[in-house]
Amino acid sequence: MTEPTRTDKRRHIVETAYALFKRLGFHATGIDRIIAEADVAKMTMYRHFPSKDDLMVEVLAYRAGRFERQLDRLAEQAATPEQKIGIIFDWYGRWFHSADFHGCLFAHALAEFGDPAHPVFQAAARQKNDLKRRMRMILEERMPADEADSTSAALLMLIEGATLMARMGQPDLAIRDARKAAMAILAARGRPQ
Amino acid sequence: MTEPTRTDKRRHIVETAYALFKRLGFHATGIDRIIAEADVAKMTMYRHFPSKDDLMVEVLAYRAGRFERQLDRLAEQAATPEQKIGIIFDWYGRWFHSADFHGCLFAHALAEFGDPAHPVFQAAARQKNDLKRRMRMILEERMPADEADSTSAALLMLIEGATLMARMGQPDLAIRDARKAAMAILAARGRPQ
DNA sequence: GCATAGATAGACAGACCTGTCTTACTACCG
DNA sequence: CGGTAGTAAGACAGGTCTGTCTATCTATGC
Repeated sequence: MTEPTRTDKRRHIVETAYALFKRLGFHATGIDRIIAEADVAKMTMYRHFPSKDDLMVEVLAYRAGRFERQLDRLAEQAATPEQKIGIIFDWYGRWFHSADFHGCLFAHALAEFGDPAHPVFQAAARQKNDLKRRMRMILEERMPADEADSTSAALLMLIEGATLMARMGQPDLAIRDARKAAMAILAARGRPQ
Repeated sequence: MTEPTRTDKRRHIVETAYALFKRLGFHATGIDRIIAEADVAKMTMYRHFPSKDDLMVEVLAYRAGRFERQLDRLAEQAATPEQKIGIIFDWYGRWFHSADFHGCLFAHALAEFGDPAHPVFQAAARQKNDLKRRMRMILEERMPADEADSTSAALLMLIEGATLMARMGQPDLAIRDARKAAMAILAARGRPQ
């Protein structure tokens, strides 16, 4: 039996919406398009998600969870803080070159929903803060807390900026220059290696 | 006579649209809202701009021109490359703290218009490339061309990332950490001062 | 067998979108 | 004074948006 179960539907809707939001943007993707592409009735969607806002928040949470899990798994293979940071940049490098790279969904969400009180804004900001926290905790093995904080902020900026440049058509240069700058910053602080 | 002349109307529409796009986003701002806020007839708007796309492109060009002129003027007061780069970061620091800071309009345009062939995407990408070129030419006074290129890319990334962080509510930390990182990168390359 | 819960297809409301068109008004120039 | 070009105000078309509702079908548990 390959019939989808009930809870599968919910996930299927999320994944379909994710693909569309990524490609077309949030405002530009209508509910009708989502249910058509997911091959699902409108009421089914509205049963699982009371509003489009709820769906968007869940899509962002779904995507953030997958990202976190991937980094968790990759982190096991690294020993030193430098390696752990390097692995994150590796992930971004591969992502930039993936077939359906369309930029950072969270950055796009922040761009489309300017109100900091909006749930979509908050869901997107959460992912950025989580990534920064992840890097800060890695760096705290090597440097005092305040330096780890400002260094992780700098690394996050490089990553965000690199994603934008990759978006503009230079994925190779973007990841190379970002990594180079990151290493220079780390060298200037924690005295790596 | 304080009556607006004909060409003033065009500029007034652009400035009104700019304020709305900045606050609400491109898709979320309707033509009706623009003409109401600008207190202008619909046909007047469509006479000056054949379509909303044209208006958006002009708004981006207007904003980019103002930005470039401000930097040109500020650049006169600086002597060394480090000072010139510092002045750019100063500008961003002030911008982050300005009353109606709503993030980077060009980054938002790139986010909302994913198609690289779309005129709005291209107008936005142009501004990013122009800023990078400006910094690269500054850096070429101090380092070989290839290093100036990758360094300017890194500085642009820091600026973009800092703008995002400022957007998320930490303008002080954003500009401070970005500047700190920029100085570390410059110190690692061109041997400043 | 039968009740219940979920899914389907699609009509529908009410609002909003871009862009066109009409009619009347105003200001300037010769 | 007369002609012209720009503007105002708003109706309008045709489409899209989110969200609600109904009526029918299907599958599962008891």
